[in-house]
Amino acid sequence: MTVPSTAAETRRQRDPERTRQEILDVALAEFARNGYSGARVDEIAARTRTTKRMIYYYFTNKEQLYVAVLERAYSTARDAERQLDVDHLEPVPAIRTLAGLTFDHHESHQDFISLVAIENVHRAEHIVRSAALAQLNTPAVSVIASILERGYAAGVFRRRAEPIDVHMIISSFCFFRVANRHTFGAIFGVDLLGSATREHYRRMIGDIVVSYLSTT
Amino acid sequence: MTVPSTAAETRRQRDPERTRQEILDVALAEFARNGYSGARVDEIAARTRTTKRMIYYYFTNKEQLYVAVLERAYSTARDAERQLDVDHLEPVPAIRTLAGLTFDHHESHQDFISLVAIENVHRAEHIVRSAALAQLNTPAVSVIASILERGYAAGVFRRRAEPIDVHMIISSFCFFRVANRHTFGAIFGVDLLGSATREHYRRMIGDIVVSYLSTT
Amino acid sequence: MTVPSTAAETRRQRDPERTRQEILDVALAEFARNGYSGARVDEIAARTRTTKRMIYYYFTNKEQLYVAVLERAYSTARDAERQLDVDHLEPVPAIRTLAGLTFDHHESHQDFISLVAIENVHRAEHIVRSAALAQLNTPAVSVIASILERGYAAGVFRRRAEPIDVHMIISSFCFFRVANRHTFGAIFGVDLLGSATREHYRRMIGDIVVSYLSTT
Amino acid sequence: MTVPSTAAETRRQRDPERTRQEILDVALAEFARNGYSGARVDEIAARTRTTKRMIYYYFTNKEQLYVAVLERAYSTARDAERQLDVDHLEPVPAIRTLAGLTFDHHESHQDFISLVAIENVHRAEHIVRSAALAQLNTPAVSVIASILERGYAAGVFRRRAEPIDVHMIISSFCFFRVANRHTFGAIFGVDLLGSATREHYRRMIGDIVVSYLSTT
DNA sequence: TATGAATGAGCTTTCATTCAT
DNA sequence: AATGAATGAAAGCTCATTCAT
Repeated sequence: MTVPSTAAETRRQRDPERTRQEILDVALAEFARNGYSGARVDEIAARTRTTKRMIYYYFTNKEQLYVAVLERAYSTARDAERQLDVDHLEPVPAIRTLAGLTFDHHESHQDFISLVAIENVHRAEHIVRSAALAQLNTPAVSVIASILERGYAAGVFRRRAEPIDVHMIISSFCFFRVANRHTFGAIFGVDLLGSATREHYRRMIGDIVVSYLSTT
Repeated sequence: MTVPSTAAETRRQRDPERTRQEILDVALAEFARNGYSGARVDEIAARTRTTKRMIYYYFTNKEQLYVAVLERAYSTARDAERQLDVDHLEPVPAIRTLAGLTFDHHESHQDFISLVAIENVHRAEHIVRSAALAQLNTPAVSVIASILERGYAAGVFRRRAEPIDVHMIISSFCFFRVANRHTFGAIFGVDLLGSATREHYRRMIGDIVVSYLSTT
Repeated sequence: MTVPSTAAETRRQRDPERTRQEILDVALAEFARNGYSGARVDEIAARTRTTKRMIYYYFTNKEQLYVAVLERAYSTARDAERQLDVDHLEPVPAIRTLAGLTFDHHESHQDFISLVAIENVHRAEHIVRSAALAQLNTPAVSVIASILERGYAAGVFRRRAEPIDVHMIISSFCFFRVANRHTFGAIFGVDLLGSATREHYRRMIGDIVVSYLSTT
Repeated sequence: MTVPSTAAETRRQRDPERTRQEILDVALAEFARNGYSGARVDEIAARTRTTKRMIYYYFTNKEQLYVAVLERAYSTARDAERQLDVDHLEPVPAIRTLAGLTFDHHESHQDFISLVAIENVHRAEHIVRSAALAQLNTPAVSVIASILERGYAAGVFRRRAEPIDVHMIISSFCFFRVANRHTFGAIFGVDLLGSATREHYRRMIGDIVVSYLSTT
């Protein structure tokens, strides 16, 4: 039960940052569901407590709104990667855990996955132009590098692999499951996101990575 | 004095099927590069020897044109899968060959990959509605099933796996490499489609599948 | 009494050129009365038998419509200058006639005068960019040159003057009378375009030029 | 450690009159360069040390700001005319001096000239409505009247002319040179404001008036 | 006296589509 | 089988102005 504690929460916004975030939330969903061109500024405004005019006030134009959405989404993903802590685990459980968390993150950020797919259709033009996204470091790869080192040292990993390639193996699987679930479902009649198969796929990506790194 | 040898070579088209195919070619590229909403009927017409009016004459509206593009693209992919013949190979080389050919096909049909990504953004609405696409059988999965059976019988494959899951492992990797190359390149500074790394990745997907199926 | 002879004349336009001209007519008046920014495409459309959409169909955008208006107006003025024929007159009556016709033309093309004033506010940006206007020759100056030559030869003109300067003397007077009539009228309480003073001013510009050229 | 010597030098304005004048300065330039509708309140604010809100605080709305600009500009011009003192000169040098000073004033107040052109596009609506501008006397005409009287009395002027007409001859020439320099330059390839021709034109307007008044 | 945030109304422009032949 | 002209609906965006403190 939500009770507006202040007048500002009722009608006129007096909390710019909150308004900004609300617009970004709605815009993320709208872009994710309709693509860049298909997204409607009017529709975004309608689902917000502010007006279309405010969107332009905060973000200047549709493209910059889209970029802001992209920047925040990537920033959130990077923050999640920063939380990764598998140093206390043995290499094999560590890489399994990492794969599992990546799996979970993809599942719980489907709009972001869609946005990345959309951005790729547009050849990552906006990422390239964004100063904020240009210098986006990716903690996950460092984590993988650390696990691999320990694994090679311990002799449990026998196939030499680049951290970024391992990252790609994990990402491609997790990404595909979410991003391509619709066409895959339509053609094969399976639901990649169904709760019945969730654990199956979650274990599978761990198995894939471990078997790949363990053999020669 | 130049005399057009055939009527088709003059300005006005007299070969309906050829015109249709030309429109579909251009439309595929346009949709792939701009998304469904971002694609412009005007632009498609401009890159064709016919006029915008003809597009409507043949395809009724933008959506049906898009569906026709989708149907032809999937149909082409299915035809390629039908050509697969690895029965003469041992299970391990067979699955490696299949993975390699899938890898090649993704690389050589990038616009199709983009189209699939776009169709997923739109929740595969068009595929679901298309009669032609509904009953699309997928030869590749049968081929995989056959290889797996032989592999299990021969004892070279030890992990029980569903053919469709193996298909997904291969597809996700090959799809990701093509579809996500832009964002991946922008963030990690690598070119997933570079000729220098092509063989590296091609072998990798074979290794991934073989190691996955061979271990327990 | 105008009777539409064909259906095309009633509702839907089927005479592109006529539609174009009608739009240009209305646009000239609208731009002249409100300036470039003040002019409203909606307003122009409302005063036309076509729709706003047609304006964009024919002229792409507001600026190009403005340029088209400018080009046609200048073209009309140049055509009028081409009609000038004072070769059969003695130098003094010839220059008087030329001044008089210039006077008349300014008076009968007030919207054009306003447009030129507006274009000057915008530093003639559009004229400079227009290919059509760039190569606009000005027959009037040649006519003046011819009159001056004959006048000097005959000894009736004694002050050496450049044709273009004489053109400027005449133009500035005629232009000012039309263009500045409002502020001049508001401040001095006189109507520069009043019929009572028309002949007075028309003779005056002749007197000015003749006295200037005749003395030393 | 820098200590602001006066409050006015700090960021926040504490000198209302100075702020007003600064806004008017910037607004004059903005209106002159873009026309009434083309001028942007945002742009004016941006070029000022105050904010947009202050413009409304001082001038209520865009139109009244424009009128204030107009009133100040005309007031300045009238003050300049008040400084005119040619009583000590003979009629011919007197009228030449007057013409020269008018010429100079136009040249040095180009934004004002532009503003007058703009006001004419709008049919002098604002001047007509302005109480301050309604009762604007024009010292220049009185000065001309005085010169003419002396000239007729001395017999050096032989053509009877109204002071206001002489004023118009001078003004039209000087105004045109400044106001129409862009279109004139674009079409004839000459720079009416070039330093090389300045004296040429300055002498010319004197010659024009003197020859006009001296002959019959 | 001063101001950052907010906004209604309306502007230019776009786009898929249809008309009429 | 083919087409140039025309268009309704709606999209993105702008601008002068006001709110609330």
